[in-house]
Amino acid sequence: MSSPASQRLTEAASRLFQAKGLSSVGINEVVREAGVAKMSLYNNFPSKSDLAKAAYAQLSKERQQAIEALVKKVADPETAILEMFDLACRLAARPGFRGCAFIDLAAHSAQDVGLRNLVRDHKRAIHRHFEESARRHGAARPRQLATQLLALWDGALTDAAIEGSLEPIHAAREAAHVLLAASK
Amino acid sequence: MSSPASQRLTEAASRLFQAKGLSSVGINEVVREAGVAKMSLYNNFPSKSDLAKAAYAQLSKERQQAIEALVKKVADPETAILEMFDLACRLAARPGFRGCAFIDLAAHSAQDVGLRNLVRDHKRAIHRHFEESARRHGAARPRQLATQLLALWDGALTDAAIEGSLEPIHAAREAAHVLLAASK
DNA sequence: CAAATTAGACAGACCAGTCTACCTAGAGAA
DNA sequence: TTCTCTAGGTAGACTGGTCTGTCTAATTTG
Repeated sequence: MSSPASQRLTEAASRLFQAKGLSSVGINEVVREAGVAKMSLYNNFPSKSDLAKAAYAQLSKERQQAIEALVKKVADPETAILEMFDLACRLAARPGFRGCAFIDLAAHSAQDVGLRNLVRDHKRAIHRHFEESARRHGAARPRQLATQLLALWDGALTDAAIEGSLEPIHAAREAAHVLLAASK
Repeated sequence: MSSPASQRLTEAASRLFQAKGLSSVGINEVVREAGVAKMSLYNNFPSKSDLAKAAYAQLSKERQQAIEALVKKVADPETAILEMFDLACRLAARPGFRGCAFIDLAAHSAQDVGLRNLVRDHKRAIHRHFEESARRHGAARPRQLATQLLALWDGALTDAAIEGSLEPIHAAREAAHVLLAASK
């Protein structure tokens, strides 16, 4: 009960939306999980969509920080890229994993431009990290390589969720290795 | 008005579910679009979920037939695989494209085992086509190559929808070419 | 006291699915 | 041809439930 209501709400919303998908989680469930009155939600956010925006923006920030920490930790850009797939593996191994939260959000926000833009911006941020590492790696076409790595990343997370297996991510990591080797 | 009610219903459902997502389309909208009474739906299908199952099963069959036609048309397995990405390009260029319909379905059917299995089986069918071509190509590890190609395919379709661009698919096609060359 | 937060009732919209009462097309009999 | 029966299609009201968002009145907190 110590943290302010808005923070407890975004945290609960983030947890529930990731676990079940935006449109399967009602306002009442969020406020119950947050241990907060419904009016505290509407005093802090104009609508459910704005709460979702805050929750997913926070999640995007956390994911980017995890990637940045990883990229800074290792000197070799190829290793950094391969470790991003290890990070994906760790995400997919979590209980209740349902695929990339932002792809899931995209599927549930067909008519909400703000949320769709948030998904797009998140994917562009990941793309930017791939591109930076690709450039440091000395790839001839770092932009295209980043686009390919992002497709591998998104597809691997999706297929891992569909199959309930980490194999797609392991295979994608290996594919990234091949693409990096061929990129100079 | 000539075709039987069940066919008109699955066709309308397929169209609407693809365009808006399963959970954004109500029964009333489907029967209106099909030009059929609501009771004709429930005389043919026990529930909305069963209608969705029929609609997506039909869609899966059509997609697989398109792939089979393409694979039979060209002799070279590498060309067949690359043309599958051209097929993805054609899908993504259609107006109102929102990403792979089956990935979208997966996001909207978290608690429906039947629909989730349908998604899984569809992806396995695509995987099987990739694996067959990979084997004919002489890949050392055709199963892993197929898993990688499927991740590229799914990620490229997803990213194309998010960005509203065909570039992810073109890049994925190029990546497939590199992976095929490195696979022997 | 004043401002914020609480629990929970409530409104209005939408949803899946049921029910009823009417209608229509076509087969069979004469 | 005409009549009748039947099987299934029709429109749309209706039920019971869920949803987002609002309102109120009581309570807490500074």
